[in-house]
Formats: sequence, structure tokens, C-alpha cells
Amino acid sequence: MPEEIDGETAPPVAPHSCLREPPTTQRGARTRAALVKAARKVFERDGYLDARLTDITKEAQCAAGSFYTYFANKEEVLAAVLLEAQEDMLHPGMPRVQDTDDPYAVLEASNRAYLEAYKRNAKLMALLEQVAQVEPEFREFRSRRGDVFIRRNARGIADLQTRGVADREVDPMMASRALSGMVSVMAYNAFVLAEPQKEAVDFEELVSTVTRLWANALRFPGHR
Amino acid sequence: MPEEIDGETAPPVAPHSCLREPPTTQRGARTRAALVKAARKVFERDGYLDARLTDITKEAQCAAGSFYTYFANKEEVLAAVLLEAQEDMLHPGMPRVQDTDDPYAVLEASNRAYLEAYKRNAKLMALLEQVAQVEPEFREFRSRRGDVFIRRNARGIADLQTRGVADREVDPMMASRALSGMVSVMAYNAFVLAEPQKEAVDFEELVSTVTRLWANALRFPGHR
Amino acid sequence: MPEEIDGETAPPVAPHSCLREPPTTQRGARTRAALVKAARKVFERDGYLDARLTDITKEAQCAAGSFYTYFANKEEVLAAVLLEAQEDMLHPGMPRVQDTDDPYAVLEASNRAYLEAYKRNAKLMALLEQVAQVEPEFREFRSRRGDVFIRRNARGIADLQTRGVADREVDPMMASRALSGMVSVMAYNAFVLAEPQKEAVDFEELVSTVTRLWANALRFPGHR
Amino acid sequence: MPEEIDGETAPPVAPHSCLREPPTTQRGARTRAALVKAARKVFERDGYLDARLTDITKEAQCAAGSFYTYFANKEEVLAAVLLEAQEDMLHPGMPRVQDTDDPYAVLEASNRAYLEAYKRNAKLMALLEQVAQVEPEFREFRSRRGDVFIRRNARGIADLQTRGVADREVDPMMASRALSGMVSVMAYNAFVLAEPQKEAVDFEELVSTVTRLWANALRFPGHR
DNA sequence: CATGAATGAGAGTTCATTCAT
DNA sequence: AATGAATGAACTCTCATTCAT
Repeated sequence: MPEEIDGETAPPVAPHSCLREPPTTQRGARTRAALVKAARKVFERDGYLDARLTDITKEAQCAAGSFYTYFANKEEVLAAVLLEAQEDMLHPGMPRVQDTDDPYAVLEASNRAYLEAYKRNAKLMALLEQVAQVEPEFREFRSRRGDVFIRRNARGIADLQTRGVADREVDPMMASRALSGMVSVMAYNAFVLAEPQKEAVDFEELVSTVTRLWANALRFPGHR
Repeated sequence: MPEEIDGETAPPVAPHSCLREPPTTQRGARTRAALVKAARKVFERDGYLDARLTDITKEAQCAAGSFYTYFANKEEVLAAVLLEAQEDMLHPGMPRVQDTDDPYAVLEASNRAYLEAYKRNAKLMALLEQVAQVEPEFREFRSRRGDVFIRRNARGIADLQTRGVADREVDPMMASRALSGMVSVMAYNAFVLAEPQKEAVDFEELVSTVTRLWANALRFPGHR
Repeated sequence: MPEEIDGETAPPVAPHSCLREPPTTQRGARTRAALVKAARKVFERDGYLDARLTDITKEAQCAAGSFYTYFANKEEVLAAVLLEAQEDMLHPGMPRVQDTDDPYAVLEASNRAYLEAYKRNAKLMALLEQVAQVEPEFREFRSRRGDVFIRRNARGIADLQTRGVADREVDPMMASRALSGMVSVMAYNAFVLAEPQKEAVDFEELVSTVTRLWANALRFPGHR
Repeated sequence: MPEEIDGETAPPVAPHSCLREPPTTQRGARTRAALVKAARKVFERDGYLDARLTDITKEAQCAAGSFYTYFANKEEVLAAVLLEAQEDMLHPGMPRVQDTDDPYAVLEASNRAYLEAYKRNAKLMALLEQVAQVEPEFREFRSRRGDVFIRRNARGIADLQTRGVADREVDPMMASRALSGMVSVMAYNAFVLAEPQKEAVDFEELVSTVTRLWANALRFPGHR
């Protein structure tokens, strides 16, 4: 029996957010924003572990102690950083290709949107992967983020199965996990691990390959 | 044009191995082995970052200083740990199903062997993932390990394409990257992330799902 | 051909000074000063090598970590200590005997001033000698300090040669090196090596002896 | 009143020598000799402080533990090293110029012999200077070595005073200390501190300068 | 709210010396 | 007499967090 696919796909709230109450004054808001921005920069540059709080405050041009006015520790700034970036990482502004009925076109558009968003936020994704290995709270966060896509795709697969377009033998959730995972691994390899010296994989080839394999895996009808 | 698939798929040698010369006496060998064993235990229990050298020496029941007789630092013991485990992680003792000509059976056996090895070494794989995020040398190591499987599978795909069993449209290396990645993600999710409280995914279902998707993705003939 | 005697005899700046930025607050300045003072005391008491940073911070009544707010390591405090003492070690507040034309009187005053300064800073000189044997940067520092005196005296010798008072056969720089060295060795022996139990050399005898030998060496006219 | 000049000018015995009884077997003698030789090499190369006992045993091609069969610690090997080198450092094989009566010629020969010996043993002298700053026992040793020369020269000065060749006003010991010190400082600067890149001071100029100054300082008769 | 100096526990690392073989 | 692994005390340096100003 397939798992529950639908239900509240609540956005993966960043951990520990809102512990400290938000700044009341305008100056406070400015300082906090500067800290979050600085933290993102430093985290992306040095990695989570090597980032020192003083690096962040220095980058934000404020005193070391001011940090604690807004955050209890490094984890919390990171949560704030991720919270701010969530929007773009989750709802990659999908273009309205949905109008069409061609499942292959829809699938391709979806994959392209995902990969584009991944590429756009590559450094942040790298950071998230690192942090997930180090801080359990963020492993949770990464999981929830993954689930958003997995559920979304599982719904799509189930829908296609209903319409007779996709292989009915596979469990939609399992298939979605596998295929979504496939795409995310490819994205990680292409945009995070890709070494600068080597020529990167061609973006379009990436899109078409994962889309073709995905479509085949679900036995979309028609020969391509 | 497909990348080079064959060539020497040299086993991914652990980094920095053999810096300190190996112990000459029997006693030395014993101590070194005890340290490696202790290190593996502590690493798997506490993670690479939280493992303190004194934890390792305590576990190995030797003095703190003795550690430095055999290893220059934490990285080096880890290299030794991985080196020792490599065998089982890479050559999962594939059962001789190769006799058959049924590509599906071969594929399934291969996936089962991979997943079994992953499960067997789950803690070590978790460790490797963590370390790869933290020490560049080990990111390299992880990559090389992945390549071993990717190349092996790419050869298989190319072979099936020649025999007319697999879709000739996809590039064997790209497809192998995507599909091997798919399996490894599933393995990671099932054996590393799986939370004890939740009931784990059924192993057989895992094998059959990834195999079916893989076969479909390459358009193996025949309906299942 | 005599070497260049004149030119900028820049004071021998202590090595590595000013690496850490100076404290901005008053409290910071106080702490830093306390550390330098404590360092001098500990160095003079225990020697450079045996001085532990915790001894210094303990003496300065601050936490071990505070040390690193102002100095990167032991070398740097020492540099600060020497920097602070430089003034007195280099410009021994020469009394205005210069008014006289009697070269012998001038020479004697100069030697007396040097020896007095050496005696006053004997412990620091001992420290400098020790450190020069251990840290190349400070060997350099000692050399530069020596050069200040050597050049100063070489100018004096050259001047006397011009006035026909000193032997013109000797190269002023070589002679200055030899004679300045002679005085500094005597000072080292008298004020650093002198054992407490033995009665020290009479200060006046020291001054008169080196002055007489120096004057003779340059063939000052007149019989004494 | 001049200090005692004569008396037993006992050779400056190296400290702590002969603590361990000498090796009985031939093999033992060989090992010990190898250790002393290795120690000298390592000390001269790395300095006393940076020399590790294992470096020495490695150089001598014997086990770390063997060291303690012959020496109690680092100090003791150094003592052995110095003891072996004493001969050449103290009795520089003075050429028989003593035949002549010309005090200037004798003085020059003496200085030349000293400087030549210093140059020949420059690395050892550097070592001795370093060690004297670090280990009180060897400060003593250095002093005694210096005294040998100072006394020898003081006797020479007293002799010349008796013969009416040298200024009778100066105390022979004081003068000897000053002038011997002058020569040793020059030697130290020329042969120990001299930087390889800079052109070294001309040896003959060195000899003639210190000799001339020395002779003048004692008011040797005759114009040069 | 901001500042930035002060804190101090804790980790890694070295190496002279010992001792079982 | 030789070996070389084992020992463990000692020391430096880091940096998140606190707090007086």
C-alpha cells in the first residue's frame, strides 16, 4: 500500500527559528539583516564549520557581542539564512507549461526548473549538505525539503498512473523517491562537486538525460 | 560522444596511507591494529568531528602518545580505517548469477549485491559521507569510490546496448551516473537516514523497485 | 676602503611588532600593558625558553586566552618587551660632556654612559643574548642594536682621524667593531655573567680600563 | 692588585663527563663513538635545542634505547662532543714563531692561530654559545675555556710589561679580558654570524686589525 | 542596543625516558 | 648490549560565549 502522498506539505520550516523575538527598532532590523547577509556570505565561502562568529560580525561590521542580540548561536543564524532562501529553493517559479497535456513536456519543464533552481543556489545547497552531516537539526531540514519535491512528484506520478500514462506496477512514493533522488544526485554532482578546471556537464544534456530516463522508467508511451 | 568507460579502474586508494612506516615488530602490529579498530568504532559512534584522539587511544587501551607512532593525525587513522574496509565496500562478493543471460536477473543481482554491501557497511558509509563534507581529501576518495561503480555499470550498459537490449539513445556514462546515483541515494536513505523508530523500507521492495526502474529506464524489452 | 658609516641609522625596530592591532579601549590598553610588564618579569626571572604563557597571564592576572588578544605567541610579547625597553637601551641619556674638546673625556663619558645603560638593563641584555641564540628574528634584532653603536662610534673615530687625533691607518668601521665589541664583552661579563658570590668588578675600573685601551688603540696623543 | 694569573690552568673539563662507565666491549665502544659523532653532526646542523635524541640515534643508526646505555641525557652527549673537540679548540697548534723576540710578530701569530682555530671549529663555537645560554653547566664550561685564553694572554702581557714593552699602567688580567674578548667577538661575528650571502671579512685584514689594535692598546713601541 | 575585551575549558601534539623482548 | 614501541606529562592555541562599559 502506498504511503500517504497528499496532506499538508508544510514548507520545511527552518529549525529554531523565532527563538529570539524580532528586533523592534529599525536599527535593530538593519543590524539583523546585515548579520544574516554576512553569515550567508561567510558560510558559502568558508563552510559552516570553518566559519567563526567573529568572521560573520566582522563581515557585518558590527561587534562580536551584537551577534547574541539576535541569535543564540551559529545554528540559529544558519536557520535564518536558510529561511530567507527557502522561497527560491522550493518554488522555483515554474513556468506555465502546465497548460499542455503532454506529460513529457511537463516532466521536462519540472526537471529544468528544479535544476535551474539548484544551479542558482548551488553554494547554498552545498552548505546544506555539509550542515546536514554535522547538525542533526539540519539533517531534518534537508529531509523535509527533499520530501516537498518527492511528494510533489509522487502526486504527479500517481496522476499519470490514473491517466494510464505511467506504469501502474510501481509505488508512486517509492518511484518518486528513486527518481527525485536521481535528479538531485545529478544536480549535486554537476553544480556542487563539478571542479572548475573540468568542463562542466552541458546543462541541456543534463535536463534531457534525466527526463528521458525518468520517462522511460515510468514507461511513458511513445518512442523517443 | 560517450566518455571513456574502460581503462584501469584503479581501486580508490585511501588518502595519505602509508605515511608512517608500518610497524616492524609484532607488538607494533598489534597496537596499530587495535588503534584502527578503535578508531572505526569511535568514528562510527561519535562521528568524525566529535571523535577525539584520546577517545580512540582509550578505546584501544594505549597511551595518547602511542597514537602518533602510527598516525600523524585523525585524517590518517581514518584513511587506515577506510583502507581496511575498502575490500568489502567495493567487491561485494557478487554471486555467480552472471552465468545467466537474462539481463534483468543480472541487473537485479548486481543491485542486490550493492545494497547488501551498503547495508552491511552502513555506518561506514555514513561516516564517509560526513567526512567527504569536511575533508577535501576524502571527498576525492568518495568520488573515486563512486566512479568504480559508475564505470562498472557504464560498461554493462554499453554491453547491453551492443546486444540490442538497452536503449541506444542514452550515453552509457551519463545513464550510469544517473542510475547508479539513484541506487546510492536510495541506499543512503534506507540504511543511513532511516530512523530506528520508523519501520525500515522492506529490503526486497527496495531491490525490486530500483531494478525495475533501472530496467525500464534503459527500455529492457519484455513486460514485467 | 672604509664601509659606509653614516646614513640612516634607523633604530632597531623590534621584530613582528604591531601584528595585532593595538587595543582601542582603555581597558584593553591596561591589559596589554599588564601583559608586557608581566612578560618582562617572567622572562627575566625564568628565561625565554622556560617561560610559559600561563606564567605570564597568571602574573598579569588575566585569563590564558586574553594573551592572544594582543599577541600571537611568545615571540611577539618579547618583541613588545624589547620595543618598550629600546629607548633606554639605545639612547643612554648621554651627559653633556660633548662641550669639551678633550677626546679622551668624550670617549670616557661615552663608555660610561654605555656601561651604565648596560648595567641598568642587565637582565634584559641577558635575555636578549639568550633569545638571539634561539630565535633568528632576534639575532637580527641584536645585530641591528649592535650596529647602532658601532656606526656611532665609527663616526666618532673617523672624525678624530680627520682632526689628526686618531691613528689613520685603521679602518674606522673595523676598529669600531673591534673596540665596541671589546666594551660590550666586558659589559656582558661584568653585569650578566658576574656571579653574585664573587665581588663584582669595580665599575670605575671598568670604565677607565676600556677607555684607556680604546684611546691607546687609536693612538690618542699624550701620555696617561 | 692584579688577580692570580698563573696557577693550574686546568683544561676546562666538560661537565658531567664520565658519569656512565665507559663501554667494556669493542662493540660498545663503536656504538658510543657513533653516537658522539652523530650528535655532533646533528647539533651543528639543528642546534642543541632542536636536536632530538631520536635524530641522533637515527643518524648513528642505532635504536633510541641504546642512547641510554652510554648517556643519561642530551647534556651528556654534548659534554662528550665538546670533550672530544677540546684539544683542537684549546691548543691551536701554535707555530713556533715564539723563537723570535719580536713581540708584535708573536702577538700576530697568536691571534692568527686563535682565529684559525675558531674558524675551523666555527660550528662548534656557535653551538657552545647557544648551549651556554641554555644550560648553566655549559655556561661554566664556556667561561673556563675563555679563561684559558685570558690567563695565557695575561701572562704574555705581564711578561711584556716586565720587559718594558707594554704599558705598565694597565692591569694584565683586565687588559687581557678586554683584548681577548675583543678578538673573540670579532671571531664570533666573522665566523658564526657572517651571513653566507654577504662577502665575509677578509681573514688577513681581521688578523692585522686586531693585532694592531691590541699592540697599540698596550703601547707597543715603534710606529707601524 | 552596541561594543569589544575577557574568559577558560579542551583539543592536538611532542619527545625524553622507560622497559619488555 | 640492542631494540623500538609505549608512556604520559606538559604546553600552546582556539573560539563560542559572557558581561562590564
